[in-house]
Amino acid sequence: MALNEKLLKPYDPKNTESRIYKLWEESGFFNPDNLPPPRPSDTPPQARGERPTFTIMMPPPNVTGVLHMGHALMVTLEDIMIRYKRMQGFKTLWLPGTDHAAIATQSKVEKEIQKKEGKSRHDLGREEMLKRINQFAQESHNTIVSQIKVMGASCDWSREAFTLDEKRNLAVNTIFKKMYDDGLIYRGNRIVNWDPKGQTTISDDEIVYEERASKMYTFKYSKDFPISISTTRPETKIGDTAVAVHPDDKRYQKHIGKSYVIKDFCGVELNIKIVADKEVDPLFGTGALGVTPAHSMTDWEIADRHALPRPQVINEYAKITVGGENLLGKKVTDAREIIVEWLKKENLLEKEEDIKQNIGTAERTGGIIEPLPKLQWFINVNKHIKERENKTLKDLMREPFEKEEIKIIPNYFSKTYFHWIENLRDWCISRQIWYGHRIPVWYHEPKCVPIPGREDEIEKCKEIVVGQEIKKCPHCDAQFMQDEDTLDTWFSSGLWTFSTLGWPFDHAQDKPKKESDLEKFHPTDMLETGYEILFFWVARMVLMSEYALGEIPFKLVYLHGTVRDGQGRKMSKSLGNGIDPLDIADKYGADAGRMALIVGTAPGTDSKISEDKIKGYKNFANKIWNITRFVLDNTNEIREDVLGGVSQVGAPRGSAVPASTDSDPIKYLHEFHETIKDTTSDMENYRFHIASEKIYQYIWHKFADEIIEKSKKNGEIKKILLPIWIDCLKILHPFMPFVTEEIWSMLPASTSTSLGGDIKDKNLLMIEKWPD
RNA sequence: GCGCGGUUAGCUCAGUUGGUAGAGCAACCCGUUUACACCGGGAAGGUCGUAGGUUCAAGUCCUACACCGCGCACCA
Repeated sequence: MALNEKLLKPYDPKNTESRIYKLWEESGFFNPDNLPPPRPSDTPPQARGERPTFTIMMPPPNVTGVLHMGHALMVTLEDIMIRYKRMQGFKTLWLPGTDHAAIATQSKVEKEIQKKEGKSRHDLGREEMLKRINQFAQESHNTIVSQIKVMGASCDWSREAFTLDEKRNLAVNTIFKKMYDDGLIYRGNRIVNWDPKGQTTISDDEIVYEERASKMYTFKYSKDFPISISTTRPETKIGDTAVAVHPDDKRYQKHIGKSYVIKDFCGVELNIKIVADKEVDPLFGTGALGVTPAHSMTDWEIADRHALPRPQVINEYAKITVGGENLLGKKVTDAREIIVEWLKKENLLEKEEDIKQNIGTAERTGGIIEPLPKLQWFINVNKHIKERENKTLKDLMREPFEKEEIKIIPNYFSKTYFHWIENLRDWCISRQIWYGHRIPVWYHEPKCVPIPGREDEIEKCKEIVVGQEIKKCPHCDAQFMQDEDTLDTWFSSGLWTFSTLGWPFDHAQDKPKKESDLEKFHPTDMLETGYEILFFWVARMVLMSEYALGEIPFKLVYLHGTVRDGQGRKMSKSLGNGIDPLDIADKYGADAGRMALIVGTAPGTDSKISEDKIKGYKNFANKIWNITRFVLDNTNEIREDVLGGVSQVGAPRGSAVPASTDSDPIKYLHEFHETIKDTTSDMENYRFHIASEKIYQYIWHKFADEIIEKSKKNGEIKKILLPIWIDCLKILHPFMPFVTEEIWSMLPASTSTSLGGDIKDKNLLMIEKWPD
């Protein structure tokens, strides 16, 4: 038989990978519904004659541009798991999608428009702006999908979802209404994290703290005020309504309860009450805290406890809203200087010291967070839910991990998780941006306009309607207006494991739950994602799934680390050290990139990747190529004996193998059997970094360097080359799917069927049985 | 301040339940022999951060400390 001519040249991933991916897509096997019925030899337990399912929801990448190496790692890890399970006979669903990433996407497009056209979103208007963002999102989406395909992802494109499409919007509105009806979602005037740059609120988790040099000023409000206070933000002091001291602080006992009027604090009149509060650290500064209820989280809470007034003195543009000409309308940074100057002039400033301070900035825009009181929508995480045995949302997030219904790899992250829940406050879910799920709440126009003859009905008018669109009041002539705001992007991401599976059901069609994807594939088996979104996303999926379905969203959380460059730096645009997965695939092949990302990358730990490492695995792909050439060249005469059918090739191994080590072939088969067992065990325990390295070691340094070399002088060893090699390709396939599939197509058993015929009859390696 | 992780060969990192320390890259010597120079053979290289402890046995378990990184809180 003539050797496949391709094998005579070095392996060329560039001209192979796209062709192979097309072959896979056309086979339909990415879709679990198209997988063949279970094989009698399959290891997992059979359910109703069907393959058991194995499901992963792909963490939807943000449609903010292109994928980076972190995404490549994610895709690779998940594809490895899915391919492994599929080969084991599971009905594997890997559902892909993208995330609209509200703030991130909008601010990106805003920046671009500002740069190119010098226009703001307000210049364009809501409709036009949304049109532009959607267009950008669509382009990003297309890029991302092609990148995922290049990596070799065997995900089910027929079920692809977007966090902002119609179905997901229905899910969002449905759950919003449910939570509102249960009293878990409320609208309240509370202090929030305001991003003056992005002109929106953000959640606690979206704040990034940066250490900066700052100054701490110690002073008195006026000459006759009895207590000195310290602050890094003198400009907020015009909003002070109290000075808080520790209840046990002897220095200030005599002042507690008294009130002072300061006629002129830089042109503003202050009414200061001295209150006692345990929050105050008597050892910090002067031990007295100037309370600015409207512009500090802790002060807001102190004001709660002492019923203090909360005047707002800073607006959404981080400008001062009170005072005379000297202050009114000034930026906070300028106002700070003005007040410090005034303090100096008045001889009130006692101390000025340089300190380092953590300053809160907005994750997406970099704007300095300004705490402000605002009317916003919140999710109450501490309210007891009747339908859930009086548990709170915090409980629902915590319990599955405590009971180990959900496991985390690596396990030490569960401590971080619990710690986060302990400190969790109500989640602010409304955002003052346009791109996202608009809050499904409609407000009645302020005044009722009676319909002649039906004046009595006005009593029935509702102030707000939640969850379903309403334009006109049925009882009077007033209209309903939808809330202008949109929802935090993580609200819709939180529904991801089930909004992608047809939830909520279309009751109109009377679709029984039993036939639904939700019943088949939920809870999902594994969530694979980066540790940096443990709180943002993992916690919120648990919250939403437990609340909406009363079940866990996934059984296992596998956390990967950050992919860094060769020197351990984070990859970023400003450093120019980013590696584009597409370039890697182009230069070295996606298989090589995958191996380089996986080998030595333990779960939860950051990894470093360099072109050298990737190059090494390109060489490995070529090695595999050449091994195939040698094996095929040297097994012509015995092919007929061994290849009764590819699936039976493994027969000589296992229990049938005599426990003798006298002859080399038997010893080698034994060793190989052990390697397979080891690999399987590593896969079962999610030790992909070890499995991949072991397979690499075995193939190169055992099979090629030793067994092949010996076979050159020993005809008996030649007989085992092909059987071992066939199973090597199988266990390597999840890691290097392209080159193994390509070689598979050249093996004699499948060459015979690959000439013509229905593609579905072809025996693709991707659905071959994992050896045992 | 509280918590988490790391510290292993020149570099980058693995090391599963304690049982003779591993890989890749780099460096050194040799080599073109039934595939592959994107190769093969060989040798070299570590008191596993420090100090104690448990154990027949510790890179692995316990305690303390040091340095690096991260998270959370404080940030008046």
